[in-house]
Amino acid sequence: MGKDRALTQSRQKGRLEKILAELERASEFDQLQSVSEQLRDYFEIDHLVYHWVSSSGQQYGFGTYSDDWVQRYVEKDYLRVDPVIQGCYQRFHPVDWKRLDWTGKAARAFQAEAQGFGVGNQGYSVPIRGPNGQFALFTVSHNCDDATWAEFTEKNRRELILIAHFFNHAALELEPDRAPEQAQALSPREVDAMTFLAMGYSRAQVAETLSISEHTLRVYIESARFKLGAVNTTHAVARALSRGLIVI
Amino acid sequence: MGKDRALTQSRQKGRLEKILAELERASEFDQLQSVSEQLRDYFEIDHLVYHWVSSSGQQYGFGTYSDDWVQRYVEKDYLRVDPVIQGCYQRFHPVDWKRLDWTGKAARAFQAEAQGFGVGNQGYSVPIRGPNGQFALFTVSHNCDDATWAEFTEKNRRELILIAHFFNHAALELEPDRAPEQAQALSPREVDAMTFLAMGYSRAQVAETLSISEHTLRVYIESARFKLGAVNTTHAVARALSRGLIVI
DNA sequence: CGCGGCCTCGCCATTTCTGGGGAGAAAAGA
DNA sequence: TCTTTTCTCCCCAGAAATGGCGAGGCCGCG
Repeated sequence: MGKDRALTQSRQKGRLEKILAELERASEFDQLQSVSEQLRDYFEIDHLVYHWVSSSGQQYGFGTYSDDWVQRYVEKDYLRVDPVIQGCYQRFHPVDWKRLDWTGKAARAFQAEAQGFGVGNQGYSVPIRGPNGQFALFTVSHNCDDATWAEFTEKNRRELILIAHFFNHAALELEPDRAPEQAQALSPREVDAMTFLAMGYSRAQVAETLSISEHTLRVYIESARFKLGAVNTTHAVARALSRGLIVI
Repeated sequence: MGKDRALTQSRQKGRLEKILAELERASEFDQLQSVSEQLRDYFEIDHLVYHWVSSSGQQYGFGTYSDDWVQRYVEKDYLRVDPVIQGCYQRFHPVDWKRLDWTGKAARAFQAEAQGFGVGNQGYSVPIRGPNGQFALFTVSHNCDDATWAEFTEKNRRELILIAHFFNHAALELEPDRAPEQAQALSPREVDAMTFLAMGYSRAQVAETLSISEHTLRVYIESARFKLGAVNTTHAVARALSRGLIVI
């Protein structure tokens, strides 16, 4: 490796270090926005976005997408169409957009419109999950051919994972009102009840499975519903699931 | 900074690089075990453990804890007592053991017993969550005073986060992947129906919201139920949620 | 052009869930 | 020790969901 190149690399590393340090100190939206732009420039890519979906479905984020696109995305509720969301929601690990399912009419229409707003044809997204069903996605996207993109992601994978986490940390600082929504834990019996209900058991079946009377079971369901702020059983099960209190 | 120290640092970095590369290639338990030990030596700490809890409650892991301790932990179902698990389960971010709640009889007894098995008084754990309630914890632990530990975690935070992710990646390779039964897509109306039901709306409310008759709504619910292989509405909503077909 | 999928609407009877009460025992924590 | 939480059981009536029957129009695909 030539001396110059090594020097450049070292200088580059230093630049990234500086941005990361700023990211770690960041506590306001504008700072995160600025860091996003610096990182975009550093990586020499088209876009870089952090997108957060709370357990209640609210979403927000920051990054380099145009305001038009963000607004349209929220307006049109593209959360429910976006293959990146759909795909990453079921995945553990960072994923290249190429590996997602872009067949399907809605997906292709979405893709076309996204590219109209300057979103790249290539992308790489890092999913992060929270304890109560929160879901965040850190995405870099770019317009280039497959080989170039593969090289980029291979080279910067580690940095991207780290940045995703730092963004996530910063985003949580932004959001102060998590506490009230902090999941009140369910009692073991309540967890049992919710779990079997989520598995499709009727109340009678759950009661029999747990060897308790159906009346008793009802008390659990009701108290779980109360704790979860749910208006009916289905709602309670949905909340318990998306807050990670039960697993099926 | 002296030249020698810089050299040492660089050499150290190279050593870590080598271990990480091995970790990234690892695909078998023994390799991961070996990497754990190398990392322990590299960081000069007492223990380093990766611990995985699957959605069905099964747990496994690898690391440098003694077999005796691991066996005891599993036997005694310490998962339900361990403040590290309890604490990290509700947290987004890596956490220092000092910040956990060690009051409580069971917790203190657990702590005492753990230290008897050589687990350090200091620890730092990185939680990682999966799409279906999986929960993994990467932990480093050591015996030292607070200041030394604070310095260590501050210095190696980034590396630890990365290692946690690489371990996680490798652990997933280990796991005989349960075939993620191809989620059959729901029609848009079915998605609407499931979504509102998951939000706690009654049938009548959903029908009104979607401006369709309640009977039509029933057809959607039934076809969604059929597609999802669910026996009732709650079951269908639960499946739609955990397959990521709907988001609330 | 037929086939399948999607969207829309109706009636019946039966089962299941929900909301409002009340009450005692056991276990865990402060 | 005392308090709180958890677990267990019981009543009733009204609301909601389910299962099974049928019907027509619209769209895209091969």
